[in-house]
Amino acid sequence: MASKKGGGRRLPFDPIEEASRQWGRRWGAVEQMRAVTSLMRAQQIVIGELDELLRPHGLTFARYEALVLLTFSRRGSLPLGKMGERLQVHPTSVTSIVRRLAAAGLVTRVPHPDDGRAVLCEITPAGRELVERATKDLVDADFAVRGLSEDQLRMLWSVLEPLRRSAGDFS
Amino acid sequence: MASKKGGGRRLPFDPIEEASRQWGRRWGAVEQMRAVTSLMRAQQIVIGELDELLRPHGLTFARYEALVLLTFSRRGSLPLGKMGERLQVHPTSVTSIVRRLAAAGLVTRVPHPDDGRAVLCEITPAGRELVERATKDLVDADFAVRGLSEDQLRMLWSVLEPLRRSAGDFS
DNA sequence: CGAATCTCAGCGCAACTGAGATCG
DNA sequence: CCGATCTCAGTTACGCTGAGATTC
Repeated sequence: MASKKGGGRRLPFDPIEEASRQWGRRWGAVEQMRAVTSLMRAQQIVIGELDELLRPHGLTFARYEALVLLTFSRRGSLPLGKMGERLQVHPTSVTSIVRRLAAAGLVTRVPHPDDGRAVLCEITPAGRELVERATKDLVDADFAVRGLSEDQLRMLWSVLEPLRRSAGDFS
Repeated sequence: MASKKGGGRRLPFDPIEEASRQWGRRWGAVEQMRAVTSLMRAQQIVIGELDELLRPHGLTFARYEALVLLTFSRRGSLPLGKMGERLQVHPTSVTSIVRRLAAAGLVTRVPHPDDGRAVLCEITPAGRELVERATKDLVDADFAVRGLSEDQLRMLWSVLEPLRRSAGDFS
């Protein structure tokens, strides 16, 4: 694995520990700073490995998430606006993601039957097959968090849940 | 606050909870998927708020981190390579970050006295003043994780530490 | 010579703004 | 007419690859 993402070189100490030591001498909110810096770096590591796993399938994690969302819908299709809500991405980003997925033959764009303004994004059989193959790779790799126990994973989620809630993602 | 980052609209349910419910019906590694998706979204929220806090100072979080690193060095200067190691960013990204900081008069680029290949990045008095002002804003905002207790912050760090270690950040 | 350090050009991706078309 | 939905053009930014210059 190793995932060459980021700096590359392996340090003999934890750079975040070192920084928080120095930080505490001058400023406050040490725990906040350390947690946030860890969050940044961990996300960078995980998304790097996920994108690496998905690259052979021609997907990024953002596009993979969009495909999965479609497989969860009843008809295999959703209006672009709904996709943006669920995925928490900007409307123009949805357009971009769907355009790339359509170019790869994984989705098709069809006009909304009841609302002439809206566009439905519908997953194709090829899209469904690709989701299955890609998901198998991700599950086999434990979503790039292989080292963590189920307790730790639940802890991670439970700590971040109120953060997401208070940021206005949901009520 | 609220930080309009991402989708914008507030959903009446947690989209990650909903996704993990559907996920469990078809695939495995539910806890991993839920934790990773939470990690992604939380990082997006936090960095959005941090960048918003730093924008009035003309900084991004990446550039702010570089400035802080320089204030932690003995002489207020470091070779670009060392900065890349500590910040865990790509060499060309260091060049880019330093170029922008230099354009704002916050650092200067000086040749390394002992190694003709290397370039030192040295923080200026203006850079030091800006770090103090920006840090005050971040500390006052609890680094965008106001809702979390010290216990939760330590828990977050301690869960992510082995992840960073096994990814090769440090030994 | 190989290895290290840095820079530059270029690509891909993503987020955003502002403008506009279309439709309810 | 207002508002919702989506698209397009353009800007900014970041991370990476590949190539090259310079120096140890």
